[in-house]
Amino acid sequence: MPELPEVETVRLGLQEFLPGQTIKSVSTDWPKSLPIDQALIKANFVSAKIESIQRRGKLIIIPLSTGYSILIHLKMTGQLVYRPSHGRGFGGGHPNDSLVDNLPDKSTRVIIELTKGTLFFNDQRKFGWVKLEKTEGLYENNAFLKKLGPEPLEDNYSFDLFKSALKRHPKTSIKAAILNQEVLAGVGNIYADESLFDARIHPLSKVENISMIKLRRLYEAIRGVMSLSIKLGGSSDRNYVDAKGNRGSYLKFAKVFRKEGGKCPNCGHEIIKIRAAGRGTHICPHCQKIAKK
DNA sequence: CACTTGACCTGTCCGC
DNA sequence: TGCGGACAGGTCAAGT
Repeated sequence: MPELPEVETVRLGLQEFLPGQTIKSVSTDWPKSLPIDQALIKANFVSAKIESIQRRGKLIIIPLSTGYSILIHLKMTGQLVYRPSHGRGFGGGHPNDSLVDNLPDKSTRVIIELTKGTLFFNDQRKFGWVKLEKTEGLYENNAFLKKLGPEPLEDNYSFDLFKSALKRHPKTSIKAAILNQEVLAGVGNIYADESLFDARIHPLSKVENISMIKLRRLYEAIRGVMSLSIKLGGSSDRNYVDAKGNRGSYLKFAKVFRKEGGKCPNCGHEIIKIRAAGRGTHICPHCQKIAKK
C-alpha cells in the first residue's frame, strides 16, 4: 500500500494526537509484527512518552523519552489507526469512508495502549512491522535508513540530485530505478506509473536511453503527483486508511493506475497493463514508447 | 558486479 | 459452488 503520500498522511494524523502521550502497554498476537525482545519492550517502550511523529521515505519514526524510537513500516497492507478512549470517534468523516469500524479486528497485529487512546497496527498480509531502535545514531546504524535516498518533496531536492542517482543504474529500467529506495525515497507502484505517464516515458526504457528533457519531466512529475496525493489524503486501492480510519481520494484522479481498458486522457488510446520491474504496470502504449539510443 | 526473481502472508477475483 | 492460479500499495535474500 502505502507509499510516501499515504505514510505522510498517516503521520499528519498521528501528529495531532500522539505527542505528549505516554505508552501504557504494547501487545501482539503475531510476534513477527513486533520483533522486539520482551525485556527491551519493558525497559524502553512501556512507560515512555511520545515526543514527535516523523517520517523518512515510507517509514514512520516515533522518538520516545527513553532514547529509543519506534519504527513502523506498513509494507503492502499496513494500517495505523488511532482511537481515543472516550467520545464517539472523531466526527467529520463520512461513515462510508471508514474501513475499520470495530477495532481490534482480525487483521490487528499490534495494540499500543496510550494514556488517552489506543493505536492499532493492522496488517492483513503480515509483511509490515513495529520495531524499536536507539534514537542516537539511528540514521547511521539502521541498514535501511543508512542507504535510503533523498526525500523528493524537500525544497532542496534538485533535478541534479535525481539525475546523478539515476546515473548509477544506467542499464536498468526506469521503473525499477525509481522504485529503488536508494535512488529516491518513497516512490511505489502507484506513483511510479502515474509519474512515468505524466512524463510520457515507457517504464521499460533503460535509464541511459532517456533524454534529459524527459528525465526533467519525470523529476517534476514525481514531485507533482506525490504533492497532489498528500493534499487528497493519499490513495486507497484496497486497505489503506489514514490515522482516523478514513480512505484517501487520489485514485479518483489517477490517469493510468488500475485504468486498463479505459482511455488515455491525453490521446484516447486504450490503456493497457504490462509487467515491469516485476510489478503490474499501467501505460498508454501510444504516449509512452520505449526510448532507444 | 548489476540486475531479476522468489519469498514473506492473507484475501479476492476470475476461469473452468 | 468449488478449486486452482494469478495477483495485490514493499523489501530482502537468493538467484543468474
